[in-house]
Parts: sequence; C-alpha cells; structure tokens
Amino acid sequence: MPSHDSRPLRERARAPSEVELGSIPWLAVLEPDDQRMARSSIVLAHAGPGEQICRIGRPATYWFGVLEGLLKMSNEPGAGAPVTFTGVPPGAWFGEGTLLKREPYRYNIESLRKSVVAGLPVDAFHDLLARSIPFNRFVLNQLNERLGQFIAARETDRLNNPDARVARNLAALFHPVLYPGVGQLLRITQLELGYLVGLSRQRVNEALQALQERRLIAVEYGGVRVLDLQGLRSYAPPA
DNA sequence: TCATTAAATTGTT
DNA sequence: AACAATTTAATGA
Repeated sequence: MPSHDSRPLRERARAPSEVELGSIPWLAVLEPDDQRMARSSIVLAHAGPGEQICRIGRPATYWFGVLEGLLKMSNEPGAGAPVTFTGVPPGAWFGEGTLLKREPYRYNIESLRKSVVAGLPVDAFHDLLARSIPFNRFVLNQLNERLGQFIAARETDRLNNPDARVARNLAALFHPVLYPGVGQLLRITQLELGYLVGLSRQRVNEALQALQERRLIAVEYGGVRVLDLQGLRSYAPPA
C-alpha cells in the first residue's frame, strides 16, 4: 500500500508498464536503439498529496514526467506565504534545464494529489542528448514552448481581474504541446485551482461559472473541460 | 454486480 | 468559514 509507505520516492520506484510508457510522447520519436535504452531506464513512482518530488538544492538525478495527477512548482521554500506557483499537469516533462547545467534543483516540486511520476535517470538523459537528434529536437521545442508560457505568465500576473487570471491560467494548463496528457479535460479541483491562481475557492468557482457562461469551458465534477482554448488565452473581462 | 456508506467536491451563504 | 447538496469512490454481501 503506497499510502502507508514512508520511504523516499526514489526507493519506491518501479518499472513502468507498457501503457504507461505509451503515454510518454518523446519515446515514439526515438530511433529503435535509443528507444530501447530509454524504456529500460525509466522508473516510476507514486506520490501522495503533499509529497515532494524534488527539493531545492538536491542533486539532480532525474528528468521528470507527470503521467497522472497534478504537481505544483514553487520557488519559495519553507512554510511562508506562497508567492509563485505553476501547475504541472499530466504530459509535462521538466527539469531539463537543471540537468543540462548539472546543477542542483532550483525548484520545489510537490504533489497536489495522488500522482504517477516517471523519471529518466540523468545519465540516460545525457546519453540521449549526446546522440539522438530527435530527442534534441523534442527538448528544444519544449524549451521554446515553455519560454512562450513564461512570457504569457508575466502578463497574466499583472492582470487584476480574477476571471481573467483564472482564464489565462487554465489556458496555460491546457497547452497541447507542453501538457499533451491533459487533453480536453483537465482534472483539477476548484480548491487546487485556487492554490495555483492565488484566489479563494469561492472566487475560483465564480470565475469558472463566468467562463462557462461565455462557452469557453464546461465545469465538471473534479475537473474543467476546455471548449475554446483561443478564447481562454485572450479572455478579457467585460467592460 | 448491486446496494449501502464514506469521502470528496461543488455551489451557496 | 461554514453549510447543504451532489458526485464519486470504497466497501462488502
């Protein structure tokens, strides 16, 4: 029972199943030899709510991917007032910047709910980077898309309208390239969304209703379905 | 598989 | 922050 297992995450790693490997987008672009190597290197772990995937200052050992669940990335260690958060939904792969520079992790990543996280060991990551053009292409594209995300996030942070903040944050989480595992239905509670956006659950609920009124999303139990991604990205409050 | 119960989530005050 | 209503997950026959 993983819920009563208090060992560190890396000691609970297990081999991934075929279906789990099938949900990893960059595997398919690799040459057969590289793909074999990657498949046998990848490990999997379950993380419960509040569990840390990686901590600031720890040596970087894996390139991480979210297969199920939801993580949050924070730059504020300790228990002070949370300042900046980024949601990390299914399909996301992260940590390559840290691995590239062979530095310790610069972010805290923790699980918001029961999640399944895959890890590609740092040595395998560098092997692929050294020999596989398709892998480099994937990583480069990922970095480029994420740069766009951060620029958009800066703008979002300046918006003071709660509805707009929720809309833009949702649009970011629905990014089809960075988070292909999300699809049309993002599994996230209104409480979790409140944490990520920095609003109360009540206000998030109000915002979601407003966005639903505009036919941009459909609110479902335990999640949000996207109807108009472009509309979410460019949402502006009514005059 | 179905019915019952507990837990989680939502909508509202 | 508290409450009731709704939906899902868990349990056991």
